[in-house]
Amino acid sequence: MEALRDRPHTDRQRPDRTGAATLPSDGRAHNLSLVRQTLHSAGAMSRADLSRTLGLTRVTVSDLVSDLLERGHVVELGHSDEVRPGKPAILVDINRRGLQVIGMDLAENSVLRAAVLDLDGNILERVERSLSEETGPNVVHQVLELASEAVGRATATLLGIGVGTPGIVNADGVVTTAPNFEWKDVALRDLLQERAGLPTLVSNDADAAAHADHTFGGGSDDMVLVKIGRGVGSGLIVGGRRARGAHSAAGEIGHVTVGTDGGSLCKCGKTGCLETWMSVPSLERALAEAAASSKPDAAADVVLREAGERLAIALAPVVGALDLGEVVLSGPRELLEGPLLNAVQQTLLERLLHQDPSPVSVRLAADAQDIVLRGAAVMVLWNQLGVA
Amino acid sequence: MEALRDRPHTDRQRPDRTGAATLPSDGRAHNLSLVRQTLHSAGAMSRADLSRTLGLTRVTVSDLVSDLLERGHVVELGHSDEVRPGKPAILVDINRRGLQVIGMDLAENSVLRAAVLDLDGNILERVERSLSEETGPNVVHQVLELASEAVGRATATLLGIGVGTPGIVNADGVVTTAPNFEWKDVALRDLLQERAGLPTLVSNDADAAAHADHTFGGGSDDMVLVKIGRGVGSGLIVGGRRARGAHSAAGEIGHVTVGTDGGSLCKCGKTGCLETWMSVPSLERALAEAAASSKPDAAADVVLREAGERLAIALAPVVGALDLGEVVLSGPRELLEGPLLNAVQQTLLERLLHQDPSPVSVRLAADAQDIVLRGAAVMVLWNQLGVA
DNA sequence: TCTAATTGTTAGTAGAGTTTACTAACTGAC
DNA sequence: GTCAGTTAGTAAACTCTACTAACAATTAGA
Repeated sequence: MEALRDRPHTDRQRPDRTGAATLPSDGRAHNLSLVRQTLHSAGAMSRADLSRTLGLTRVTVSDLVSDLLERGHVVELGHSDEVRPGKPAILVDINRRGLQVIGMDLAENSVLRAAVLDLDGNILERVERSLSEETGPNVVHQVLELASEAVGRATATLLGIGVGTPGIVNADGVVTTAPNFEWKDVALRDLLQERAGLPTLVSNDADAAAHADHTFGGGSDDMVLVKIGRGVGSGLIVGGRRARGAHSAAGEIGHVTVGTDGGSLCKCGKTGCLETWMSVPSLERALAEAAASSKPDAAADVVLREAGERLAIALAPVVGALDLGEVVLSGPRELLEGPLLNAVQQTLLERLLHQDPSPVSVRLAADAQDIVLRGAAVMVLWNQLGVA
Repeated sequence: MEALRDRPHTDRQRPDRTGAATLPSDGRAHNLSLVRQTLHSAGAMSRADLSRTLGLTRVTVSDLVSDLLERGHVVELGHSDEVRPGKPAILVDINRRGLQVIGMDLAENSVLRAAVLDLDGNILERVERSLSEETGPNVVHQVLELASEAVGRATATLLGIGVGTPGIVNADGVVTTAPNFEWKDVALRDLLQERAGLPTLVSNDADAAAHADHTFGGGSDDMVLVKIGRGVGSGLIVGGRRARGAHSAAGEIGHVTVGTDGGSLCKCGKTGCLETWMSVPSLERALAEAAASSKPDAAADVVLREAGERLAIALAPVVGALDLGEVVLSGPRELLEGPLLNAVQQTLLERLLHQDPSPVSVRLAADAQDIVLRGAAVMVLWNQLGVA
């Protein structure tokens, strides 16, 4: 009988924890995120304010806050100068100066970009690396080098690295296919994570842009962001969450056939793909032709209007089926603003059930230049802090 | 000092609980749901099996199960007859015979239908009420009467009532608009809840159908179900959750313009709406014309093929943008099966980026007759038991 | 100066899940 | 038949989380 005590014959439970059951500590983690979220979006406030906002007791909030103080996620800012009876409140805020994030944008033409950002999405430092026809592992090498360089520029604790890349990215941060770079199943997230020793998140560039606009822009919980560059991609937010799709390919609308009346031949082999109308190279080619015509201005207008119409034709079923509240375009302002945007708006309304007020608003994304960098940063904030 | 004790001067915390913070009891509720879900989908098993599946300890699972036994949600089925060393297991299963649900389908033509269902979605009892041109409050009255009748037919504890209704339904179970019944802001959920004294859930009929197919059918987490009846509606599952939309109108695709080549005039005032091609009345009208032509069979084939093509044209951008894995059609089998379904499949592939294997499968929903009833029941199961 | 109001903390408690250690009950080998 | 090994289920004690109760600190206003 005594021998039993010597063996570690405990029944070897919980080998994996795959069941996704909720432990008390999961609830705690959620509540910690709520505190960070509240401070991030509403700004500095006292523990008592947090208590009222979250519906937790002051005691619990105090405990959560002291936990976050220890981790460096929040800081005390001294007494509030509000004039009120009672003990003066101590303001608490998320540690805006002491935490930073790396964002990377691999979707630009012939340049890889990275930046150090603060928690509000402001860009503090930029680093770049120009690409000249490199492909495959060479680009991966450049990305890793660039990431290291960006990490070196940080002036505060780094929460992690976010990346927006062209191509299809699965939930594990593996770039399944990226034709531009000739990538196939590149485990970008794991490579970066190992190199930099920081939590890393990788998404498609348009998805990152959608995150950015959802957070810093209008913020409808049902929206699509269409990113017009070398190709055409999009990121969808459905019910406040990013749509990923059955094969991680949600948002890939560049090669959807538009309309029922033919169109140009696409490099993918079909005719009438959205990209043949909407991509920046396609638009610039058409505009060049227009400039050579007898009425250059009018011809250019027609080109832009038609592109906008085509986009709206492709988007209308999506907007209608998902009841999206916002359509956001991101790309070169000089191409998108004006005739093109107006055509999108008008055609969209023509093709949807008329309503008053209009169920969907169409606009350009602010700050198209840096939207992927900021979106990549947002992904890290969400993941590491649970901050919206 | 003593006076203080008389007043309830405790600091009046938690007035609302709107903050959505997570309490330990929320975690408990979640784990109870997980047990029910697991038993419902995987069938009877022992506490030890549950422990391994969920990743909770046997002790905790025992506690959860005894709680559910008390509530009548699960039952013990006696010893397992598996031949294994060790103490024989006691099988536990969700209380399939002791719990029932009411499902209602208000979207049929000129008849209101209700049924008593068991937890597996089997229909045990049916009740109906025919409608003859009634509208507005009269229909509401009929619905309430029918619900009471159905409740009376139940032979076990009722978990609640689920309703699939035509029209747009918001998150509070208010039917914002339902043209067929001339309803406007009818608080159907609250009315039923009060009348029957049971938890009630109301959704659009196509959304209910999507729930049914998602649960009992193929079960892709990214799918669309298109319901073809008097009109055309759809229900979307994106990332495993139902898309609701910015104005609770997700899935309303009947009046999206299809293609770029005109079409018939729709009663909504536009031309080329999907409904003018796809609804059952439209199809039957076109088939009648075809029957009168010189080559009736060939003409009918053309009608069905063209309808399928139009649906695919509208769906292609949605399937592409959301990367849906399944497209499911629900409606009269004699119309949808064959040429129409084939045309949908073919056109969809033509208009999407070619891939191997095909990224999207197209099929008919099983049991179109009762799909709304079953979907309505599923909604209750989800809500009351947390069962998938 | 006294009262009321407000913030934040300490002390103690209830609930949820865990670890540890047990009993019950069975298979299979000797 | 007996015993080792295995599996199921339970009881007790511990940890973690959030709660209630009570209090000290601090200020505005009568």
